Amino acid sequence: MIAREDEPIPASQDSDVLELIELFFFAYRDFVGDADRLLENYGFGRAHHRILHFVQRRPGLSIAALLDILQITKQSLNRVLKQLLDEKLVESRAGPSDRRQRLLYLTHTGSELAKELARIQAARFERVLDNMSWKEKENAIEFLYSMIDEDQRPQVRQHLRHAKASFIRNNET
Amino acid sequence: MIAREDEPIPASQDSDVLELIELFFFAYRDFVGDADRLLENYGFGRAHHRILHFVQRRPGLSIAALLDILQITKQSLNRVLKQLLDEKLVESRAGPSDRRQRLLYLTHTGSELAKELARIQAARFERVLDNMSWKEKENAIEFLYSMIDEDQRPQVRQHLRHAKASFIRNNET
DNA sequence: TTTTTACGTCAGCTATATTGACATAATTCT
DNA sequence: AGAATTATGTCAATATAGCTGACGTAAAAA
Repeated sequence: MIAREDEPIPASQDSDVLELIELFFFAYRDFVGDADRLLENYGFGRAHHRILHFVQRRPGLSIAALLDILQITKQSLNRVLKQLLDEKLVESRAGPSDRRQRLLYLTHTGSELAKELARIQAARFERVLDNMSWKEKENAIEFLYSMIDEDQRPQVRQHLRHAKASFIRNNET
Repeated sequence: MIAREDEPIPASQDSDVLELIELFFFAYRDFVGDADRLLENYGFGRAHHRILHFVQRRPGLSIAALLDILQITKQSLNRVLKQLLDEKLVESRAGPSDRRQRLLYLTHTGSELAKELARIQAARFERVLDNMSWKEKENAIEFLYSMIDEDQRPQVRQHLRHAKASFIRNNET
């Protein structure tokens, strides 16, 4: 192949961007690998992990809100959620104002597993963040944030607000 | 719950680290979503994408090397690879020195699809990188790099070296 | 010549997701 | 009060992507 000066290499084939695409792929592969190995011991999969994680983050989450976060169908959710309910890691209570709603909460057992999973994934980030300045941490958050679809950001922002509120409620003095 | 001053919140439950875990999840979800939508038009899935991507990056990749990158079993690979061979997006040639090896190459059609997929994923990164200084870009690469398992980094490094070499070979003046 | 390596393939299984249809109870609208 | 909508649950069928185990073949290495 002969290079032509008038036809610069498009960015989509730029070596550095391709490298980033791959690094992102490998990083995610290893990131979820941690949890996958742990979940195997309990006979659960990634789908269970996601439920445990988001219910831990926002106790009292409704089915609709969870579906919105996970972006899967209710049938997909239900198969996995049912297992977690049966094995008493999650419990659902009717909403106090709207009794059609099922609000999800983790049991003690569920919470312990969620914490264990959070611990192992947090450890990876901590290891990474330890070598970073405050400014670099800000940049990393900003980088990941801007990787998210623009039209999804409001929902992500809202989720994080809710999660933060739950967090403060459960840790206030 | 009553906060106890002698029991600080462990980092695994630190609000900021949990936020990073979630941002990483959402970012990856949207990142692969781009390609997923495109692949649907062709009746392919993520597994096909990965093969197309890595063979595009390193033409002449052997089955063993590809398995090493993807970290799946040869049976899993074969089902998908066979489709790509049948539909003539990939072709395999016996290795010149070791004729047991099957070296993989993309056909013109395969290469066009691989480029289209790279374009859409690169676009996301470009949009993100456009607002970043050179230093911030370096940091982003470093951040993703350190998210990868330490024992996997040599292999990733090696892959990137190989890919870069292929890239230069195909773009040299 | 024997053994090992690189790869292909068959069969059966699991996990995660999908669409479509239908059911039920609770809330809201008219 | 009755009708429509909403939140959720459930059944059935299907697709994709992975797995293990077993067996086969051709080529290379010992």
